Amino acid sequence: MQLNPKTREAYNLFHDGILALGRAEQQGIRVDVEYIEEKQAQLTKRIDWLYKRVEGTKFYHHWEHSQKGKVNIMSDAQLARFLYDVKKLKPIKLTPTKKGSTDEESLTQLNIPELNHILKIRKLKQLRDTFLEGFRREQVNGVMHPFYNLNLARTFRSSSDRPNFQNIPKRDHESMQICRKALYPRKGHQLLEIDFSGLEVRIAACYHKDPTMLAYINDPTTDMHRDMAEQLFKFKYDKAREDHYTLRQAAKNGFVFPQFYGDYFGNNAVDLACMWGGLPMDKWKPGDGIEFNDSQLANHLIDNKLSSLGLFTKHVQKIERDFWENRFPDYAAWKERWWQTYQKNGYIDLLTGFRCSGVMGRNDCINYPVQGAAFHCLLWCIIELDKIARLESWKTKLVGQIHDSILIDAHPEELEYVARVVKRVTCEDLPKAWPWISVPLDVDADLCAVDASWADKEKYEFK
DNA sequence: GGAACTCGCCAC
DNA sequence: AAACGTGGCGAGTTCC
Repeated sequence: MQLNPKTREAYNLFHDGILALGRAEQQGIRVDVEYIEEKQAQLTKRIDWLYKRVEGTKFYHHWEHSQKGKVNIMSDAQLARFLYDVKKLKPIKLTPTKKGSTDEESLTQLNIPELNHILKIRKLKQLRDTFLEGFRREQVNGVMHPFYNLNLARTFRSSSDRPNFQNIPKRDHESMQICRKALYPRKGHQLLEIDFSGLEVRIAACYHKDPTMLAYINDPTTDMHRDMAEQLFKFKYDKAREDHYTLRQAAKNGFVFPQFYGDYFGNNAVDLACMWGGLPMDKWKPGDGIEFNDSQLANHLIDNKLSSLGLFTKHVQKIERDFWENRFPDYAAWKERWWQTYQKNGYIDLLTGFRCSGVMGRNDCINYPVQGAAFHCLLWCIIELDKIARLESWKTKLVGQIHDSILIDAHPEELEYVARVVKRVTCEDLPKAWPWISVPLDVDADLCAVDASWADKEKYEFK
C-alpha cells in the first residue's frame, strides 16, 4: 500500500507518530500467563463437552455419512455442503462468492440445536486460539508488545498486529472478561483508558458542516441516536427505562453508523429487526422479540402497523430518505460533492494534509477522509503526551491505542495530574493546533484499580 | 510444505 | 444509481 502524505505536516505527523508509538510498543502490556493457561484448559473442557453433545446426534451421523466418515465440525465448506446440498435447506443469504452462508445469523435462523452448539464452539475456540493464545505467544517474560503500523491502512489510520491490540472483545461481556482478565498494568500501577466521544461524527462535521449535525454536537442535551430510535421504533424515549436504552443502541449501531458508512435501509431493517430486536425474518407474532414496555417488541410494532420484516423495511426506507433529505441535507450534499470531486481529480485530500488516491468507490471517498483525520487527532495527542511524559519523567506510560482511544499505564500518585494533562491536550491544545477542528471535542475515561486487570474498569470522573 | 484464497468474527 | 468503511487473524481448502 502507498504511503503518500501530501504535505510536510502530514509527513511529520507520521514521523513523530511512529516514534511515539514505538515507545508504547517498547513499554508493552503485562500478561498473566498463568491465568491464560488455566483459562485455555477450561475452555478446552467446554469445547470438548459441546463437541460430544453434537457427536452423538442423528444430525452428526447424517453429516458423517454424507462425508464418507471424515467430518470436520469447524469446516464451513463441509457444513455448507451438508446443510444446503445434502439436507436441501434454503440458505438465508449467500457469501460474496454466491455460496450458502454459514455465519452466525444464517445458522441461528435455521433453528437447529446442533448448529447452536457449533456456534458456541466457534466462539470459545476464537477466545482460546486467537485472543488468549495470541497474548501467550507474543509475551516475553510476562509482557507483550503489540505493534502499531502507520503504513498499511489506505485511510491513513493505524493498524496493529502481533498481537492485534485493536480488536480485543469488549461488547460481549463474557468474552470481554475472559480476554481482558489476562492483561495488567505494571506492578503498583493502574490502567487508565481515555477515548474521544463520537470522534468520527465530529470530524465528519468539520468536513460537511451540516447545521443540524452541528446543533446535535453543540447541544449535549440533544441526542441524535435517541431521536432516530424514536423514529425507527415509534415510541417516546424515557431515559429511566433500560429497554429504551437498548433500542437507542440499536438505532445507533443498526442504522445511524451504518448509514454514515454508506449502508442502505435493506440491510438496516434486517439488522434492526433480527440482531437488535430479536425478531424472526418473516411475519411477527405477539410475544416475538426482546422485552419492550413490559411486553414484547413485536406486540408494540404490530400495534403500530409494522407486523412483518417487509413492512418494517418499507418503514426504514422512508426514514432513510428523511434522514438524508430533511434531517442532514448538507451532509448529503457534501457526500455527493466529495464523490464528484474524486471523479474529476482522482484523489481526495484530508483535512490533515494527507491525500488518498488510487481506485476508490463512492463510499470510500466519504469514509477515508473521516476515518483518517479522526485517527490523526488521536495521533497528535499521543505525540504531545509522549513528549510531555518524557520531559517531566513520568512513571506513567502510554501503552496502547485503538483508533480513538489510548491506554495508559498510570502511577497512582500521578493519576490525577496525568488525567488533567490528557484532558487539556485532547480538548484544548489539539483544537488550538488545528483550527480546522470547528466543533468541540470531548473525552471519556475509564479507570481500573491498582494492580487490577483491564476487565475491571469503572467510569472515571475528571476533577 | 507453503502461498493464496475463502469465510467468519473481533475491534473502531 | 447503488447498496457497510478500515483493519488482523485463525481455520479450512486448494493448488503448486
